[in-house]
This record gives sequence, C-alpha cells and structure tokens, in this order.
Amino acid sequence: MRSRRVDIECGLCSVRDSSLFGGLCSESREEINRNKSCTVYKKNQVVFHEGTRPLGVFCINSGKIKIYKTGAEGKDQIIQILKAGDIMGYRAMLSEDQYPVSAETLEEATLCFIPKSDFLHVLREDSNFTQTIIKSMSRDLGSMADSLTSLAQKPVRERLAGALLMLKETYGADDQSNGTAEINLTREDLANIVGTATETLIRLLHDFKEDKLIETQGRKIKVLEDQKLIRIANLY
Amino acid sequence: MRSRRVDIECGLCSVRDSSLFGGLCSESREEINRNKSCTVYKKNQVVFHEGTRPLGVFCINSGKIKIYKTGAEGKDQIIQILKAGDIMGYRAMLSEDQYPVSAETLEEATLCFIPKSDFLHVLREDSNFTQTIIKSMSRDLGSMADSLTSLAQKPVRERLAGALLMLKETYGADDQSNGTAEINLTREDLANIVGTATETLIRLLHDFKEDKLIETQGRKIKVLEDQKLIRIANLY
DNA sequence: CGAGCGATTGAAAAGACTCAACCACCGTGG
DNA sequence: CCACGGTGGTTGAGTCTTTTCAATCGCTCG
Repeated sequence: MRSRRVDIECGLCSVRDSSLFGGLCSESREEINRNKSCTVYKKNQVVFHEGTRPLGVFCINSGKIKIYKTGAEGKDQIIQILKAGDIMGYRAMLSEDQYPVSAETLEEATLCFIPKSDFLHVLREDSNFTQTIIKSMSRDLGSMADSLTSLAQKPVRERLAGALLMLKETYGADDQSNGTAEINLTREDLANIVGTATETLIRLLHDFKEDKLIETQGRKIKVLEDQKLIRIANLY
Repeated sequence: MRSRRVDIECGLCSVRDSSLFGGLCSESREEINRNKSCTVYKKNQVVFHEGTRPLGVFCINSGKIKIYKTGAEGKDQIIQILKAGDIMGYRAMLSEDQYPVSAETLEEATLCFIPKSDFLHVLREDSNFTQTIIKSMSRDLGSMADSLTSLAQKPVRERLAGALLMLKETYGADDQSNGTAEINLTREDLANIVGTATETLIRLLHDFKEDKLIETQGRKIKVLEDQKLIRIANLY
C-alpha cells in the first residue's frame, strides 16, 4: 500500500485559517470540501512531476514539501519549501499548462486533493477568492525576483545565512516549538536551496557552528543567532 | 521638458493584438482607452522605482524596457526585458503592494498609462481578461523558476549563450529584421542579465566572436549560429 | 554482517571576480 | 575646429571563492 486515505473536513481543518482558503464563504468551502480526497504521503514521495499535467490542486494539511526543478545535469534546484496551510499546483492548472516544477514530500505529509472543476468553479463564483489567488501569485513573483537577485549577486555564505533564517520561519511555524525550531533537511537539499555544492555547504555550516551561530545534532540545525545571521546575509 | 504627451487610440494600436489586451471586447477596450495617457520616454528614463506604489499599469507601445532589482551592493539584476505589446506593473498593483522591482527605458519608448481604477474595473467585469492575466502570471512564474535554476547551476558561459538566444527573440520581434536582429545593450546591462561581472561577459563575448557564433559592431551583437548556441547553453 | 546512503574532510583545479590601466568614441565648450 | 572630460568597452594579472574528485566515516536497513 503506497498511500493511505483519510477523512478531513475543511470546516474543521486546523490549517484552514492560515491557508488561501481561509477567507472562503461557507458555501464555497463546502464546494471545495465535497469532492476532495485526502491522502497520507510517505516521506520522499513525489506528489507531482515536472512536465505532467495538473488535474487539480493540493492543500497541505500537514508535512513539508519541496518544490524543485531538475537542471540540465540532473541536479535539483529547490524553489520553495511549503508547509501546512499552503496550496500548491494551482498555477500550472490555471495556465492550462504542464507543471514547470516537481513536488516531493520531505516528511510524512497529509495532502488534500481538490479536483480542477471544483476549484475553478469556486474561483469563478467567488471574486474574493480570485483576488486572494492573484495576490498570492504576485507575492510569489516578488519573492522570486528576490531569490534571483541574491543568487546572481551574493556569495554562498550570505545566501546560506539567508536560507537558514527563511527555514527557521518555515520549521518554526507549525510545531509547538518555543522558538527552538529545528531545520530538518539533508545537506543535499539544503545545498539545493542555497544553490551550491553539498561539500561547500557543509564547510560553511561548520564555520557557522564554530562561530556559535547555529547548533547541529545529526542533520538537525538549530538557529541561535538571528541577528548575526541577518548581518551576514547582508539583508537590508 | 522631460517627456512628451502623444495621442494613441487603443483601437488602432499596432501592438494591440500581441498584447494582453488583445482579447478584450470593444466595450472593455474603450474603457481602457478612455482615461489613459501616452507619453514618450527618453532613453534611460526610470518609469517606476522599486519600493514605490503603483497607481496604474503601463502598456508598451514602442521601445524596450528593463525590469530590474537593485542588490545589496548597488548592482542591478535584470529580471526581464520587455518590448512593444507588453504590459507592466500590474502585479504590484493587484497585490496592493510596493513595486518589488524598477523599470527603465533602454531606448526611446512610448508608454500608455492606464489608471488603476479603469484597469481594475475591466478586470472585474471581464472574466476572460482575468483569465488572461492569471495565465500571464503563471507563465512568468514558470520562466522565473527556469532562470533561477540556470542561475544556480549553469556556468556563465552557458547562461550567456541562453541569454543571447532569448535576446535575439526580443530584438527580432518588432523591427522589420529579416532574421538579422541586433541586440543593442550596454555590456553592463548584458552582464546584469546573465548575472556576472562586466569583464567576464566581455571576455566570453570575445570567445563567441572568435568561434563565429556572433558578430559585433560596436555594442551591437548579431547572433549567427543559433544551433551551436543552443548546444552551448545546454538547453534540453 | 554487508550494502549503501548521507555526512565530512582534504587537496587540487577551475571558474569567476576584482583591480587597474588603457583605449575608443562622442558631445561639449572654448 | 580641436582639446577636454566622461562614459562605456577592452585587456591583463593576480586572487579568491567555489567546485570537483577522492577517500573516509558513521549509521541504518535488510
């Protein structure tokens, strides 16, 4: 058995308020809820693959997902890390195009799949929701412009500092972590976020650890000195 | 006098069909046309600046525009080059946010400014247009994921080859160029597209010229061997 | 227990950047 | 008309970051 079905009610969903579906009226919500199917994915399962066509959208109930693109040499570039409450796959669906990227679970994750027709119907009926979607896309576009710029201009060290701060947010969000969020990724994934070789990444992590900016236990990374990292990241 | 006003009718506009406004019904088009103001910008004039707030959108009637973001060290990263028919500035406006990037003319350009209220009204009324806008944003998101990946993974040489091919398209589009498009950019701008130092860019251009892949006359670059460049760019 | 993956370290090589100087072209003002 | 200043283009040399390759280690899983 590759995956397990579960029942989740949108109305009772713990991540509802933090998701893009948060603002839906009860009518729209019911429509989204009606035909969706929720599945528990195991760690490192591919949810969708670059080049295939979307049949609907996924809403993350729990777990983290990496969105990545495979480069010419087979190396993955991670574009973003999604967490509970995030919705994925709607862009390619709306543009009636193939997925430009792939999605894979980083840990066990529960995803709700909403069929294309239901999603589109709600989008057509609920102009507030349309607005929400458009805003979300705009924000993503802006943050990708940021990433592009730092990838082009900043040395690896600065990018790593920035990535650690970003990941602290992502990993601190859900758990009952009292500010002690632990980043849990393979060194390779981390390198593919920062855009560098795994070895380089390991060496820099080592430096940061020596400087007491972070702590590591196995693969887990705990960010200690946000302020100093912000300075290193050259964020203005 | 910094800029000159001119009159252009959307209904007669030469770039109408190639723009996102192409599919508008005559009613919507009239609404877009009504309150717009068209201005001739000189070369190297800033149209809007990162961090300011949009009051409407711009439609490019003629000329090329660079969209860029200024990095921490004051170096610009060019995100895209827009040409006649393209619309710019709607994302920040729709997300009710500041511009995440700046826009500057690369040559004399005629831009039509459409006030926010008119644009939003058409967007609300015309669901086809909403669809068009969403698609355009999705496509941009996909192509930015591409850029991100090649910036992170490909050496400068490959990125330059890719950029030249892309620019050939951009510069070949309008003119009555019979396949002999000439790229006309400063070396610095070109370096800021590729994401490298100006000197590095110049050296690589020199190599390409030696290999008869391109021709240069002053700052102008003519792409000769598309196929070979595609291979160098490692496009799959 | 052996295979294999992920993490780590070392050493060498390569790619790209910086700095500095110089050139070429162009518009301006004397 | 020509010297001048400035911008953009080019070249060289040295340096440094980052990558690559190779090898080792630790741990988990079957």
